[in-house]
Amino acid sequence: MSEERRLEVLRAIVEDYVQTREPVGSRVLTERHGLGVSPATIRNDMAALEEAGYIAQPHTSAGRIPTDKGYRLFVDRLAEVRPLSAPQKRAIETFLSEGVDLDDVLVRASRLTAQLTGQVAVVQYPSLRLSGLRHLELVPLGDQRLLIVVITDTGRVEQRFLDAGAGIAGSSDGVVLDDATLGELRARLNAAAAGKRLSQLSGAFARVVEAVAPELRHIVRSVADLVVETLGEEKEERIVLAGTANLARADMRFEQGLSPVLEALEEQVVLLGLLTEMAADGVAVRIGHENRLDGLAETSVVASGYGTDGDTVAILGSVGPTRMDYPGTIAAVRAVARYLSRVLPG
Amino acid sequence: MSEERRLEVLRAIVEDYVQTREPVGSRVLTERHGLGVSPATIRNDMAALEEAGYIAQPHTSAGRIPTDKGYRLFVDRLAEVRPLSAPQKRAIETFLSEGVDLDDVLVRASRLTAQLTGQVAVVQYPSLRLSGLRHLELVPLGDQRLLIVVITDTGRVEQRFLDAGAGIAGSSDGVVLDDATLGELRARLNAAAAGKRLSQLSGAFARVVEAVAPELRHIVRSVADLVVETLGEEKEERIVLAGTANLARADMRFEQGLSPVLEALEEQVVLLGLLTEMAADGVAVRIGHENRLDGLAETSVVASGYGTDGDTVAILGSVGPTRMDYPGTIAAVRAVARYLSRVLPG
DNA sequence: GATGGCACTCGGAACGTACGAGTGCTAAGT
DNA sequence: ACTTAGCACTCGTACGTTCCGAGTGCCATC
Repeated sequence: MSEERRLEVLRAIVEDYVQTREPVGSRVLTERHGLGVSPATIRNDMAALEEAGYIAQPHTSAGRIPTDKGYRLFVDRLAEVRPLSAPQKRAIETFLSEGVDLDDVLVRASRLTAQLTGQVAVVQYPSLRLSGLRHLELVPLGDQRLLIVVITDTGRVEQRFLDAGAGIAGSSDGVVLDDATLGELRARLNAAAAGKRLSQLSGAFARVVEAVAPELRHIVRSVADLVVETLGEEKEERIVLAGTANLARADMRFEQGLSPVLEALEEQVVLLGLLTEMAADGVAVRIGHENRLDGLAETSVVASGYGTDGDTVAILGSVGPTRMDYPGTIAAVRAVARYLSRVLPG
Repeated sequence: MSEERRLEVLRAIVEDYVQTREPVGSRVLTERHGLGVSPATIRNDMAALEEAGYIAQPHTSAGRIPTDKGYRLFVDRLAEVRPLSAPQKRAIETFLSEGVDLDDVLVRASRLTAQLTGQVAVVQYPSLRLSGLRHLELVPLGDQRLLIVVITDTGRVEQRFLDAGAGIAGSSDGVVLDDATLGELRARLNAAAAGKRLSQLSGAFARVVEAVAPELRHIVRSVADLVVETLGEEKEERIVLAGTANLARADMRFEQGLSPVLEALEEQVVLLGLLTEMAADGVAVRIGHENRLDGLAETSVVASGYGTDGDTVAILGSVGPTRMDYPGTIAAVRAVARYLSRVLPG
């Protein structure tokens, strides 16, 4: 009863089950996969695999299906890399590079992933916390409001309104921000902040605050606070979904129904937490109960970071039933993540 | 066999069926609704209603269910307005007014609608075509690119990059845009465009093009084109969805499964077309096959426009099974649309 | 260690039956 | 002219029964 063959049996079970969605018995196993031994032998191996927790029987007289643990072993040790076909690669590249701006590119990436995997794609916007500041713009809107536009080196453009009440002209010092003053502030802030990460912004801004005329300090501080806040806010982390309709396809029965799955996907904050947790080199896989969310107990998540020059600035993933085509999904996610990294604004 | 009672019977059937999701027979009809006549009488009325196409039998020995035509009559003539409770209204108002910017408000509006109706909420972003221009900002990004930020009077902030290749410094005239020149252009463009609608922009910009120094015309024209294009693009129309998980609830069986429904909801362009078609005074209702989309054949859409001072700038709606609580849904959609209009940036 | 044989389990399909909800019709009542 | 009671009829569903076969574990054998 060689250890090797046992693993081979597990692989066969996973591959067969993924394809047929039926519990697989010892007979078909010998027939459909070239194992070269008799069903009885397989049965012994299966008993051992079941004992070890890699497979299970739905009911007494049925075949075996892989457990989460079984899939895990499969993914870690048995899955063979299956590179995409050249035409597929070209299609990805073309489709992504046609995006006109960040929103567009990310939407395209999510659709693409959903289509390649036949599952639900999840794409996180480049995290503001991991982005550097490229440019800061101050736009006066009447006397009462200031529009602050923050452009990151990851291509995100965020804007915030700063109300008079929050410190423009409203405070007792009654400073009027003419164009020249504004231009100077803009230049100073940009000089101080250009290329810096959020963690370095506070300090840089503090020095600007000290450098400007005293009557401007208040407003500069307001602007600085707002920018730091904008770049740090959890709720500004955004997510794009695509392919939810795939969940409802006939071949995707979930024991618990798809309500819990859809609910989990709507909880952007929680979903984001899961993705963030999965950040790792290359592609990460969470199988079934491994991801803590109850709603996703019957699903697996395959995710990969993406970002310019090796810097991961966000995560992209695919969510499907634990019974999924892992090699294919992993290949697709990795490919999209790579091309996405390449297409992103350098 | 009074006409009046027949309508009363139809109303009873609709209300009963909506509540129980079971075909309703003549007996329960007399028992549960105070119709004061015997089942046999009801049966005659039902035969007439069926003849007229308002109700149908799923199979021979079952009760009746309303047809699309029956729901239509119900909505048009029988549904009683059911105002929301005061606490509900307060909750809406509070929840919406806590939104910090347009994105936030619209997300809140969609969640709210989904929660109130127990269905899927669809909220369109204020249409750029129906918006006026509030402010135009030109931000130089290095020598090669210009960031154009468009702020509409509906609170949307859109940005576009204008590449050197597209006409900044790259063209043979080799104009350099220093800050002063840029400031002047900004001022001129804003003066010309402030408050104008898309349809009036082209002309206004054309006059600016003529007024500036010849060597600047090329670039001004590029900017003007990009702005006009941005405000006019179909693909810039955006939609927010919420509550898709509600579709999967046990009480929402669709004959065809929810695949087609989810697919239809993912087709933002088509969905947008449907909503746009539904623009009308007050709340509009599309029942079952009335909306042309195959995927939504088993659903009804309840929608209402919203916007400041009576101007409809976008649509908000709720999508659910034809067997839905029309009065409740209509009340919810109307209420959210009204409060949303009030909360929007004036 | 692998294999063939065998008794055993058990889920699901197939079938028949009984039940009951609901109908339409007719004849009688108001 | 409606309304109603009575009644025969339809038919979908729930239920009980049977039956089959896939799949297993175990044992004796190679």
